[in-house]
Amino acid sequence: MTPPEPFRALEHIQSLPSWLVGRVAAHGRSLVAAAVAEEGLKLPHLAVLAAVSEYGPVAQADLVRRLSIDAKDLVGLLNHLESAGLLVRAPDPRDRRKNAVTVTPQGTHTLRRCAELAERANEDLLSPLDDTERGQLIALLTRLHQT
Amino acid sequence: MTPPEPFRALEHIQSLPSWLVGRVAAHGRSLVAAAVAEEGLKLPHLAVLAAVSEYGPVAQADLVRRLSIDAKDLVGLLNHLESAGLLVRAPDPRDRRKNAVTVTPQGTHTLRRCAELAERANEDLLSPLDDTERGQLIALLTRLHQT
DNA sequence: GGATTTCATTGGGATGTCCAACGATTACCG
DNA sequence: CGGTAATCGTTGGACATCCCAATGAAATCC
Repeated sequence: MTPPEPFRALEHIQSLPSWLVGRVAAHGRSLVAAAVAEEGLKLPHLAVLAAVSEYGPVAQADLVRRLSIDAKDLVGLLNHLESAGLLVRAPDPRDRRKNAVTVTPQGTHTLRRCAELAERANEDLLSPLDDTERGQLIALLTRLHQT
Repeated sequence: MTPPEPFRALEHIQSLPSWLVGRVAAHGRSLVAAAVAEEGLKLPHLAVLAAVSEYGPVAQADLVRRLSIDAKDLVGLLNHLESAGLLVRAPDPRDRRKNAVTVTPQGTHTLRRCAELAERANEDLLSPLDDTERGQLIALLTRLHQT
Protein backbone atom coordinates (compact mmCIF):
# COMPACT_ATOMS: atom_id res chain seq x y z
CA MET A 1 0.00 0.00 0.00
CA THR A 2 1.67 3.19 -1.17
CA PRO A 3 1.32 6.27 0.99
CA PRO A 4 -0.73 9.11 -0.45
CA GLU A 5 1.40 11.15 -2.83
CA PRO A 6 2.56 14.23 -0.92
CA PHE A 7 1.96 17.62 -2.42
CA ARG A 8 5.32 18.76 -3.82
CA ALA A 9 4.74 22.24 -2.59
CA LEU A 10 8.33 23.36 -2.17
CA GLU A 11 9.24 22.21 -5.66
CA HIS A 12 6.24 24.12 -6.92
CA ILE A 13 7.15 27.32 -5.11
CA GLN A 14 10.73 27.13 -6.28
CA SER A 15 9.63 26.79 -9.89
CA LEU A 16 7.83 30.13 -9.82
CA PRO A 17 9.50 33.05 -11.60
CA SER A 18 9.11 35.17 -8.48
CA TRP A 19 11.29 32.72 -6.57
CA LEU A 20 13.83 32.51 -9.37
CA VAL A 21 14.19 36.24 -9.74
CA GLY A 22 14.47 36.52 -5.99
CA ARG A 23 17.41 34.15 -5.91
CA VAL A 24 19.21 35.93 -8.70
CA ALA A 25 18.55 39.26 -7.01
CA ALA A 26 19.98 37.97 -3.74
CA HIS A 27 23.08 36.79 -5.54
CA GLY A 28 23.55 40.12 -7.30
CA ARG A 29 22.94 41.99 -4.09
CA SER A 30 25.57 40.02 -2.24
CA LEU A 31 28.10 40.48 -5.05
CA VAL A 32 27.60 44.23 -5.12
CA ALA A 33 27.57 44.47 -1.34
CA ALA A 34 30.87 42.62 -1.13
CA ALA A 35 32.40 44.85 -3.80
CA VAL A 36 31.23 48.07 -2.21
CA ALA A 37 32.41 46.92 1.21
CA GLU A 38 35.93 47.52 -0.10
CA GLU A 39 35.18 51.22 0.22
CA GLY A 40 33.67 50.72 3.67
CA LEU A 41 30.09 51.31 2.54
CA LYS A 42 26.99 49.16 2.83
CA LEU A 43 24.31 49.25 0.18
CA PRO A 44 21.92 51.64 1.98
CA HIS A 45 24.78 54.05 2.62
CA LEU A 46 25.76 53.91 -1.03
CA ALA A 47 22.20 54.56 -2.14
CA VAL A 48 21.92 57.60 0.10
CA LEU A 49 25.30 58.96 -0.90
CA ALA A 50 24.47 58.49 -4.56
CA ALA A 51 21.15 60.27 -4.18
CA VAL A 52 22.82 63.18 -2.38
CA SER A 53 25.38 63.39 -5.16
CA GLU A 54 22.73 63.35 -7.83
CA TYR A 55 20.26 65.80 -6.33
CA GLY A 56 22.80 68.35 -5.16
CA PRO A 57 21.94 70.16 -1.93
CA VAL A 58 18.85 68.27 -0.92
CA ALA A 59 16.64 68.15 2.18
CA GLN A 60 16.40 64.92 4.12
CA ALA A 61 12.67 64.73 3.49
CA ASP A 62 13.37 64.76 -0.24
CA LEU A 63 15.76 61.86 0.18
CA VAL A 64 13.08 60.02 2.13
CA ARG A 65 10.67 60.44 -0.75
CA ARG A 66 13.10 59.71 -3.55
CA LEU A 67 14.58 56.61 -1.97
CA SER A 68 11.40 55.40 -0.24
CA ILE A 69 13.43 55.03 2.89
CA ASP A 70 12.31 55.57 6.46
CA ALA A 71 13.15 58.99 7.87
CA LYS A 72 14.53 57.49 11.06
CA ASP A 73 16.88 55.19 9.21
CA LEU A 74 18.05 58.04 7.00
CA VAL A 75 19.20 59.95 10.06
CA GLY A 76 21.48 57.09 11.06
CA LEU A 77 22.83 56.65 7.55
CA LEU A 78 23.54 60.37 7.22
CA ASN A 79 25.23 60.42 10.63
CA HIS A 80 27.56 57.65 9.49
CA LEU A 81 28.27 59.21 6.10
CA GLU A 82 28.81 62.64 7.62
CA SER A 83 31.23 61.39 10.26
CA ALA A 84 33.09 59.58 7.49
CA GLY A 85 33.47 62.93 5.73
CA LEU A 86 31.53 61.88 2.63
CA LEU A 87 28.76 64.47 2.94
CA VAL A 88 27.77 67.53 4.95
CA ARG A 89 24.56 68.68 6.61
CA ALA A 90 24.04 72.46 6.65
CA PRO A 91 20.96 74.45 7.68
CA ASP A 92 18.91 75.65 4.74
CA PRO A 93 18.69 79.46 5.02
CA ARG A 94 15.45 79.58 3.04
CA ASP A 95 13.65 77.07 5.28
CA ARG A 96 15.13 76.63 8.69
CA ARG A 97 13.37 73.33 9.20
CA LYS A 98 15.44 71.73 6.46
CA ASN A 99 18.96 70.44 6.28
CA ALA A 100 20.78 70.98 2.99
CA VAL A 101 22.74 67.78 2.48
CA THR A 102 25.71 68.02 0.13
CA VAL A 103 28.33 65.54 -0.99
CA THR A 104 31.98 66.35 -0.27
CA PRO A 105 34.82 65.92 -2.79
CA GLN A 106 35.87 62.85 -0.81
CA GLY A 107 32.31 61.56 -1.10
CA THR A 108 32.39 62.02 -4.85
CA HIS A 109 35.66 60.16 -5.02
CA THR A 110 34.31 57.25 -2.98
CA LEU A 111 31.24 57.23 -5.17
CA ARG A 112 33.29 56.91 -8.33
CA ARG A 113 35.24 54.02 -6.87
CA CYS A 114 32.01 52.31 -5.82
CA ALA A 115 30.58 52.76 -9.30
CA GLU A 116 33.55 50.89 -10.77
CA LEU A 117 33.33 48.16 -8.16
CA ALA A 118 29.59 47.76 -8.64
CA GLU A 119 30.05 47.50 -12.40
CA ARG A 120 32.64 44.80 -11.96
CA ALA A 121 30.29 42.91 -9.63
CA ASN A 122 27.58 43.10 -12.26
CA GLU A 123 30.06 41.72 -14.77
CA ASP A 124 30.45 38.72 -12.50
CA LEU A 125 26.71 38.38 -12.06
CA LEU A 126 26.07 38.31 -15.80
CA SER A 127 29.16 36.33 -16.73
CA PRO A 128 27.15 33.24 -17.79
CA LEU A 129 25.44 35.29 -20.52
CA ASP A 130 26.82 36.71 -23.75
CA ASP A 131 26.18 40.27 -24.82
CA THR A 132 23.01 39.50 -26.76
CA GLU A 133 21.53 37.60 -23.86
CA ARG A 134 22.43 40.35 -21.43
CA GLY A 135 20.57 42.81 -23.61
CA GLN A 136 17.54 40.54 -23.71
CA LEU A 137 17.56 40.09 -19.97
CA ILE A 138 17.85 43.80 -19.29
CA ALA A 139 15.10 44.57 -21.78
CA LEU A 140 12.74 42.03 -20.24
CA LEU A 141 13.44 43.13 -16.69
CA THR A 142 13.04 46.75 -17.67
CA ARG A 143 9.58 46.06 -19.05
CA LEU A 144 8.59 44.24 -15.87
CA HIS A 145 9.89 47.12 -13.81
CA GLN A 146 8.40 49.99 -15.75
CA THR A 147 4.87 48.66 -15.95
CA MET B 1 29.30 80.21 -14.30
CA THR B 2 27.86 76.74 -14.36
CA PRO B 3 28.30 74.60 -11.27
CA PRO B 4 30.55 71.55 -11.64
CA GLU B 5 28.59 68.73 -13.21
CA PRO B 6 27.53 66.43 -10.37
CA PHE B 7 28.28 62.75 -10.65
CA ARG B 8 24.98 61.07 -11.59
CA ALA B 9 25.67 58.24 -9.22
CA LEU B 10 22.11 57.23 -8.44
CA GLU B 11 21.20 57.07 -12.11
CA HIS B 12 24.27 54.95 -12.64
CA ILE B 13 23.44 52.53 -9.83
CA GLN B 14 19.86 52.21 -10.97
CA SER B 15 20.96 51.29 -14.45
CA LEU B 16 22.84 48.23 -13.22
CA PRO B 17 21.24 44.83 -13.82
CA SER B 18 21.68 43.97 -10.16
CA TRP B 19 19.49 46.91 -9.21
CA LEU B 20 16.93 46.11 -11.87
CA VAL B 21 16.60 42.48 -10.91
CA GLY B 22 16.38 43.54 -7.29
CA ARG B 23 13.42 45.80 -7.99
CA VAL B 24 11.62 43.15 -9.99
CA ALA B 25 12.29 40.62 -7.23
CA ALA B 26 10.93 42.98 -4.59
CA HIS B 27 7.81 43.51 -6.66
CA GLY B 28 7.29 39.79 -7.13
CA ARG B 29 7.91 39.15 -3.49
CA SER B 30 5.34 41.68 -2.41
CA LEU B 31 2.78 40.35 -4.88
CA VAL B 32 3.22 36.79 -3.63
CA ALA B 33 3.28 37.91 0.00
CA ALA B 34 0.04 39.80 -0.46
CA ALA B 35 -1.59 36.84 -2.18
CA VAL B 36 -0.49 34.35 0.45
CA ALA B 37 -1.60 36.68 3.23
CA GLU B 38 -5.14 35.80 2.18
CA GLU B 39 -4.53 32.42 3.77
CA GLY B 40 -2.99 34.02 6.83
CA LEU B 41 0.57 32.97 6.01
CA LYS B 42 3.74 34.96 5.59
CA LEU B 43 6.43 33.86 3.17
CA PRO B 44 8.73 32.18 5.71
CA HIS B 45 5.76 30.22 7.10
CA LEU B 46 4.81 29.14 3.62
CA ALA B 47 8.33 28.00 2.84
CA VAL B 48 8.47 25.89 5.98
CA LEU B 49 5.03 24.43 5.46
CA ALA B 50 5.87 23.58 1.86
CA ALA B 51 9.11 21.90 2.87
CA VAL B 52 7.33 19.85 5.52
CA SER B 53 4.75 18.80 2.95
CA GLU B 54 7.40 17.84 0.45
CA TYR B 55 9.74 15.93 2.73
CA GLY B 56 7.08 14.06 4.65
CA PRO B 57 7.80 13.42 8.31
CA VAL B 58 10.99 15.39 8.69
CA ALA B 59 13.19 16.40 11.60
CA GLN B 60 13.62 20.09 12.34
CA ALA B 61 17.36 19.87 11.78
CA ASP B 62 16.66 18.62 8.26
CA LEU B 63 14.44 21.62 7.62
CA VAL B 64 17.21 23.86 8.88
CA ARG B 65 19.60 22.37 6.36
CA ARG B 66 17.20 22.24 3.43
CA LEU B 67 15.89 25.76 3.85
CA SER B 68 19.12 27.33 5.12
CA ILE B 69 17.07 28.86 7.89
CA ASP B 70 18.13 29.57 11.43
CA ALA B 71 17.17 26.85 13.91
CA LYS B 72 15.91 29.42 16.39
CA ASP B 73 13.60 31.05 13.89
CA LEU B 74 12.34 27.67 12.72
CA VAL B 75 11.08 26.94 16.23
CA GLY B 76 8.96 30.07 16.16
CA LEU B 77 7.61 29.36 12.69
CA LEU B 78 6.70 25.79 13.62
CA ASN B 79 5.02 26.98 16.82
CA HIS B 80 2.85 29.28 14.77
CA LEU B 81 2.05 26.70 12.11
CA GLU B 82 1.34 24.02 14.70
CA SER B 83 -1.01 26.21 16.73
CA ALA B 84 -2.78 27.05 13.46
CA GLY B 85 -3.33 23.32 12.94
CA LEU B 86 -1.37 23.15 9.70
CA LEU B 87 1.28 20.70 10.91
CA VAL B 88 2.11 18.45 13.84
CA ARG B 89 5.25 17.78 15.83
CA ALA B 90 5.52 14.21 17.13
CA PRO B 91 8.46 12.46 18.79
CA ASP B 92 10.39 10.25 16.38
CA PRO B 93 10.32 6.71 17.81
CA ARG B 94 13.55 5.75 16.05
CA ASP B 95 15.48 8.75 17.39
CA ARG B 96 14.00 10.31 20.45
CA ARG B 97 16.02 13.50 19.97
CA LYS B 98 14.10 14.33 16.83
CA ASN B 99 10.69 15.73 16.18
CA ALA B 100 8.87 14.22 13.25
CA VAL B 101 7.10 17.17 11.65
CA THR B 102 4.12 16.28 9.47
CA VAL B 103 1.57 18.29 7.51
CA THR B 104 -2.05 17.98 8.54
CA PRO B 105 -4.87 17.65 5.96
CA GLN B 106 -5.73 21.25 6.76
CA GLY B 107 -2.13 22.19 6.10
CA THR B 108 -2.21 20.47 2.73
CA HIS B 109 -5.41 22.29 1.89
CA THR B 110 -3.92 25.65 2.84
CA LEU B 111 -0.85 24.79 0.80
CA ARG B 112 -2.88 24.07 -2.31
CA ARG B 113 -4.71 27.36 -1.93
CA CYS B 114 -1.43 29.18 -1.50
CA ALA B 115 -0.04 27.50 -4.60
CA GLU B 116 -2.94 28.82 -6.64
CA LEU B 117 -2.63 32.28 -5.14
CA ALA B 118 1.12 32.37 -5.72
CA GLU B 119 0.63 31.30 -9.32
CA ARG B 120 -1.87 34.05 -9.86
CA ALA B 121 0.53 36.56 -8.33
CA ASN B 122 3.21 35.39 -10.75
CA GLU B 123 0.75 35.84 -13.55
CA ASP B 124 0.40 39.45 -12.47
CA LEU B 125 4.15 39.86 -12.22
CA LEU B 126 4.74 38.59 -15.73
CA SER B 127 1.67 40.16 -17.28
CA PRO B 128 3.68 42.66 -19.39
CA LEU B 129 5.33 39.77 -21.23
CA ASP B 130 3.93 37.30 -23.72
CA ASP B 131 4.54 33.57 -23.47
CA THR B 132 7.69 33.60 -25.61
CA GLU B 133 9.21 36.40 -23.58
CA ARG B 134 8.32 34.69 -20.33
CA GLY B 135 10.16 31.61 -21.50
CA GLN B 136 13.19 33.67 -22.45
CA LEU B 137 13.24 35.42 -19.09
CA ILE B 138 12.95 32.18 -17.14
CA ALA B 139 15.67 30.57 -19.24
CA LEU B 140 18.04 33.49 -18.72
CA LEU B 141 17.37 33.69 -15.00
CA THR B 142 17.78 29.95 -14.67
CA ARG B 143 21.21 30.12 -16.21
CA LEU B 144 22.23 32.92 -13.88
CA HIS B 145 20.95 30.93 -10.95
CA GLN B 146 22.45 27.58 -11.79
CA THR B 147 25.98 28.75 -12.46
C1' DG C 1 31.45 2.80 28.50
C1' DG C 2 33.40 7.29 28.11
C1' DA C 3 34.00 11.10 24.80
C1' DT C 4 31.97 13.31 20.94
C1' DT C 5 28.19 14.66 18.17
C1' DT C 6 23.44 15.71 17.10
C1' DC C 7 18.84 17.45 18.37
C1' DA C 8 15.38 20.97 19.84
C1' DT C 9 15.15 24.88 22.40
C1' DT C 10 16.35 29.29 24.66
C1' DG C 11 18.92 33.49 25.01
C1' DG C 12 21.23 37.53 23.40
C1' DG C 13 23.15 40.93 19.99
C1' DA C 14 23.32 43.27 15.52
C1' DT C 15 20.67 44.93 11.70
C1' DG C 16 16.71 46.45 8.72
C1' DT C 17 11.86 47.95 8.26
C1' DC C 18 8.01 50.26 9.85
C1' DC C 19 4.88 53.37 12.76
C1' DA C 20 4.07 56.96 16.36
C1' DA C 21 5.28 60.99 18.56
C1' DC C 22 7.79 65.22 19.59
C1' DG C 23 9.48 70.31 19.26
C1' DA C 24 10.52 73.57 15.88
C1' DT C 25 9.33 75.88 11.78
C1' DT C 26 6.54 77.06 7.81
C1' DA C 27 2.21 77.27 5.02
C1' DC C 28 -2.54 77.74 4.71
C1' DC C 29 -6.82 80.27 5.11
C1' DG C 30 -10.67 82.45 7.23
C1' DC D 1 -3.31 89.49 10.69
C1' DG D 2 -3.90 84.95 13.73
C1' DG D 3 -4.82 80.47 14.57
C1' DT D 4 -4.87 75.83 12.56
C1' DA D 5 -2.72 72.56 9.82
C1' DA D 6 1.19 70.66 7.55
C1' DT D 7 6.19 69.70 7.15
C1' DC D 8 10.95 69.13 8.94
C1' DG D 9 14.51 66.46 11.48
C1' DT D 10 14.82 63.56 15.31
C1' DT D 11 13.93 60.02 18.87
C1' DG D 12 11.72 55.91 20.67
C1' DG D 13 9.94 51.54 20.23
C1' DA D 14 7.71 47.32 17.92
C1' DC D 15 9.04 43.39 15.02
C1' DA D 16 11.31 40.28 11.95
C1' DT D 17 15.68 38.40 10.28
C1' DC D 18 20.34 36.71 10.92
C1' DC D 19 24.28 35.24 13.52
C1' DC D 20 26.66 32.96 17.49
C1' DA D 21 26.56 30.52 21.87
C1' DA D 22 24.82 27.41 25.40
C1' DT D 23 21.70 24.15 27.39
C1' DG D 24 19.88 19.14 28.58
C1' DA D 25 18.57 15.03 26.35
C1' DA D 26 19.69 11.40 23.37
C1' DA D 27 22.36 8.93 19.95
C1' DT D 28 26.90 7.62 17.91
C1' DC D 29 31.77 6.74 17.81
C1' DC D 30 35.82 4.16 19.18
